[in-house]
Amino acid sequence: MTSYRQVTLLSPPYQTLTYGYPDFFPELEPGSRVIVPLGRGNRVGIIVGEAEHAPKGVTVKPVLWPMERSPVLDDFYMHMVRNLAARQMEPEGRILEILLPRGLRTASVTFALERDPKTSPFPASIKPAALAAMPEADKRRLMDAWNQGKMRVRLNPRKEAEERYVSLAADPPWPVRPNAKRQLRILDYLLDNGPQSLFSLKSVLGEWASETAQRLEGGGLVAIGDLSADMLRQVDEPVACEPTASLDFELTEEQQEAFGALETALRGGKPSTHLVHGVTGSGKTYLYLNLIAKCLEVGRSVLLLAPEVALACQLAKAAAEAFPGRNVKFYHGYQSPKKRESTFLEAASDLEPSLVVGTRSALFLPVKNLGLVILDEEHDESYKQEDRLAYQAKEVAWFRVQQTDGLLVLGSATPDVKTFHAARTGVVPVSTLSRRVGTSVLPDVELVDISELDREQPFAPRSVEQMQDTIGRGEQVIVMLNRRGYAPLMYCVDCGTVVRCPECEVGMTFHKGRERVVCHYCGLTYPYPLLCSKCGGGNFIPMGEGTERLEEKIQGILPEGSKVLRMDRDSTRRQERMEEILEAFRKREAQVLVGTQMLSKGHHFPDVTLVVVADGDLGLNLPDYRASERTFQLLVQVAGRAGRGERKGKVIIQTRNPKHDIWNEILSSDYFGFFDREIERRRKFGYPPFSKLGLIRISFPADWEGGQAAMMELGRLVRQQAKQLGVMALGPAPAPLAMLRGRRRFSCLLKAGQWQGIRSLFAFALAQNPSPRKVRMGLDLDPLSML
DNA sequence: AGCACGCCGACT
DNA sequence: GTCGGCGTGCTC
Repeated sequence: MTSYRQVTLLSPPYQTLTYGYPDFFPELEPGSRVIVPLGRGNRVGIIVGEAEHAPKGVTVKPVLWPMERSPVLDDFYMHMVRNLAARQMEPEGRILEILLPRGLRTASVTFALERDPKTSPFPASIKPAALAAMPEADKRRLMDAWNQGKMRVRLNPRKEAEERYVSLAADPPWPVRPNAKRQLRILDYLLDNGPQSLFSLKSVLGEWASETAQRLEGGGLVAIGDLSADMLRQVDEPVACEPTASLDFELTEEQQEAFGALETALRGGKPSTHLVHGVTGSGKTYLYLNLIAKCLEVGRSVLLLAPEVALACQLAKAAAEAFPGRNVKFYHGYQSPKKRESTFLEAASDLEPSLVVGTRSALFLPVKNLGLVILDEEHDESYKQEDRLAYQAKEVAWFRVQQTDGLLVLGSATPDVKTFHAARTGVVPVSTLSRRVGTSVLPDVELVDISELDREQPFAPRSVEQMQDTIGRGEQVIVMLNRRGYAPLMYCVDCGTVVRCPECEVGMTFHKGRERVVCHYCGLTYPYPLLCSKCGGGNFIPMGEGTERLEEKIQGILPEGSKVLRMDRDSTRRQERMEEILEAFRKREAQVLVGTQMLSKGHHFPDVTLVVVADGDLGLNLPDYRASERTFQLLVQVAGRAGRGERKGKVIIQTRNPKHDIWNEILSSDYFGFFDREIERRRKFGYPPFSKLGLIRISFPADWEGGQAAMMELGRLVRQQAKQLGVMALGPAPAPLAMLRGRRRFSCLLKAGQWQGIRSLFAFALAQNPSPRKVRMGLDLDPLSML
């Protein structure tokens, strides 16, 4: 053993430990994965550097075996990891665990050896444990095989089996015995969370899950298989979707101007950010593709990102058509681990520049020589990840292009107020595309007052009339309501109470088609009909409106023989259902499509000339400084769905609050007017971008008696410390969802001039935690919602 | 994450 | 009296 290496472990305890490095091992650069012994077992770690000496007081063990011949991560990547780790106050190994696909960080692998069975003393497959037990002479011989590429890393068959995906094969209600609780749990879980790997089903629901899943497979209710099988092809491979793109069209004058500015920035040799502010239909995609071509030409890689899978899929398709013959990589978080692993490794080893299209997680692919990152629909909140590793894709993208002197392009019709403020103040250059390409024009928007309307009546007479007219002309209608299910509240006629989730204390939504009531926060469900938990009665009336009920009511309004389709998370849980619904609507098998905000993005229906927003106020009254920004963005986006063909479109927004300032700007799609008013309001109240906001989320088990007192004391200490740091701290106050999954939730709102103040206050709070086992604390920087 | 050590309930 | 539950602690 001639030297030592520092190895960062990709699983607990996540430390960077010193290992010996045998002299017969190949020279491996930092960023390479290795198997190392730890305790009694083995781990995967990343070599991060050399060490001069063994640390005192421990006997170092040698690295067991390399897992690749050249590093999968480069210096830039490791720099990003260190930066994320510092920001999240988490160990680097933990960050790496999150960023690497599962198969690349598990030590339960087998080495497949290519050898002549007659002469070789070695078996065809060798487990790490066998390697560890081998005399050095044997290891030296095997290392020769490794160096010649005759030894490959394989995932263990058992692990591989766990990575198979379970997906629903039938729509609810399912024909299972009502007391088959385990079967129902799996079915419900799949309905709520989409296809899941056996591995995650087992870890969430318990070891019994795989057995029960197999029973369900036998009954034909679920399908178990590889994601590359046709049941989920949409998730792995971009499917055929509009629009088609080629680079043969001429750029319009506006596009030409924008393209010129972007190309100059791309060649500038300095990192820069550029905003493309373009109305829907102004040809942003086309502009992106031209820019991508330029970037690839100079031999640099490109990441093209969309906020969600369906949009990324369209972009991937467009890119594949624009660059025939080039390997366009498609990557997102819902792909099979196998697919993700291979894309990850490909990106690391690509010799030519990579072109990757995907969602925010594609930002963490180890692409080399990154020249251009494009975030389409940059205002979208999906660019911020909240769970596991909290990050804002915009910040990570900027970090990456800064490292490589690349260009970051942010595109939107309704930019984030913070981004546009940066543009207005000259920090970020902006290109504007104000005209739609081709003949289509922006639709007329009309506000309809429903404040006088009977609550059980979903539409004003004016809206009904317009819908009937449109259908009468043989055109199509989209109705949007941002509330899924049948009715958000179930009211007991006998005692006047409402069905509530015992874990979250919020009203449970009735889903008629599923014959269940569902908690939309934690996913808990009960069969319906049920008995009132208070009085034992069984008479409930549904209150309020969800998409499912709206679908029913619209059916009653329309002329005989009209058909209504519904698209929301419930009706599209099975991926192929979504395709079917969209396809059926496109083929004009129905006149009306009802749905949630899923409908607002991307889809292109030439025959839709009317969009009705059933409740334009939803979201406007949330306790959030961004409520009006969000409403503006959503409604302008929805309006963009109308009149994308030859005929002019019309949008009706129903509101109980027609005097609100925001309507003027929405009616005229006046982003500038909206922005000017919004930025003034934020300046006045000291909201971002004029300050930094953070939210400390605190929770503890609801049944812990001392919890309240312990937390109030913690709050007192935090407020005291806040004064010292010059941070404004409010709370702890009960979170708007005061109880979730059996835990009481509180939050402290922090406001400061710089992020640093907020971070150090959180570090202080962590250190003061009276009982880390019970009290969980998390820091949300620039929270999307105060909930 | 694994895996051992260690302290309390239901069994041959 | 043991077998075995999983709380706590450690791993170069």
